[in-house]
Amino acid sequence: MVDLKDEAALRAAIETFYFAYREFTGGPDRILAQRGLGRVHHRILYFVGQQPDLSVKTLLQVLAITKQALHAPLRQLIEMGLIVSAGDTNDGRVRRLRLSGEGVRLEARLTATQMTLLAGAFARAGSGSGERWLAVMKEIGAGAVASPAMLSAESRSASPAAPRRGKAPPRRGG
Amino acid sequence: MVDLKDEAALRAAIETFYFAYREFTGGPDRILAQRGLGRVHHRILYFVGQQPDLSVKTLLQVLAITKQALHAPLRQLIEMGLIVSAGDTNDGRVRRLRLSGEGVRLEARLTATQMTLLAGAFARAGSGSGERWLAVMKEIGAGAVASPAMLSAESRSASPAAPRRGKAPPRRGG
DNA sequence: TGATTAAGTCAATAATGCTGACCTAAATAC
DNA sequence: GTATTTAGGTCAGCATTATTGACTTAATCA
Repeated sequence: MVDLKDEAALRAAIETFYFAYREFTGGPDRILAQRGLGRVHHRILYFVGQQPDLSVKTLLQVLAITKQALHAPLRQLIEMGLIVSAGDTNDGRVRRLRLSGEGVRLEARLTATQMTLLAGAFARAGSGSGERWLAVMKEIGAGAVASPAMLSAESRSASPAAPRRGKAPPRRGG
Repeated sequence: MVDLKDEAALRAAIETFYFAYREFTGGPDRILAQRGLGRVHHRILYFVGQQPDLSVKTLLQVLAITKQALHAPLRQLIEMGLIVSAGDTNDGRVRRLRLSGEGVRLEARLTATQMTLLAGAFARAGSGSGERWLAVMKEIGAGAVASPAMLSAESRSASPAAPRRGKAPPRRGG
């Protein structure tokens, strides 16, 4: 039933996960560093690109950081003209975030390096590996505070936010 | 030939990778936080556990951080009695790192949460997913500076270190 | 002997993210 | 129509993680 159940194989999986994630983030990191930006900026660009008219609140929930932590990098992106912030037409309190033309270009460039890496790995690992890999990854990430699905729901109505399970543990950088 | 080649699917993969990694590190992070330790401590404990008698230099290569960055957390682990540092019998300059009994116990506890998470995901994603997932992850991480394989080579002889490809880009926290 | 290597250390700097305390403006509840 | 809540923004202070640079010690090696 359970494959890879022995400890050695699971340890190999843990190790590989660590190295793979490091490679995965390396490409965008290098491009961003040239502009003095970091990984948070990439995450903001990515999610705003995926879900235009995202509100600040939802972005905070997706990234699972505090608004103080989001504030500086987001403002930086707005000041650099990569993200446009506009008031919601229905609710004046809400700000809707979108990528500017230049923001779209940068985001595409960043994400392209990751897509290339993943597509290459899927190709080399053989037919059907992409689907299998994705299925496993979705299972692993199933417990995430904010899922992309929840994200899509928000863009048209202020959904009643999923019940928070207890107090979120403090999350340090790393 | 290439599965998941369309952009939308690859974007889904990117997103899932991010959320999955967050979940993956969450378990150990919570346990470590109780002792005032962080993710670096976990990585040190993990690799020293995997490869007893690891030298400081090799550990630095595997973690891809500077010795100044390693210094504080490593010393902390030694002072807490979780890691034992002993001089190499052949080369007096080299320090060999090992987990203490308590170190083994903590490391096992940390890694157990990740093994449980992975084993569960593999099981739910169906037979054979673990192998497929691992194959893809190895492809993604293939470019990593230090592979576990290189690691194993070091414990018996100072291997002539793989040729470094260019200058490593500065890596910021995140 | 002199150069290199492994390890350890100090100092300064930067990025990231946290808590806590405020503030404004807009929407909603009573 | 006032009171509360919500969304967003901001300041201050702090902790963690990691960087570069400079320097020391001890041991190995040419």
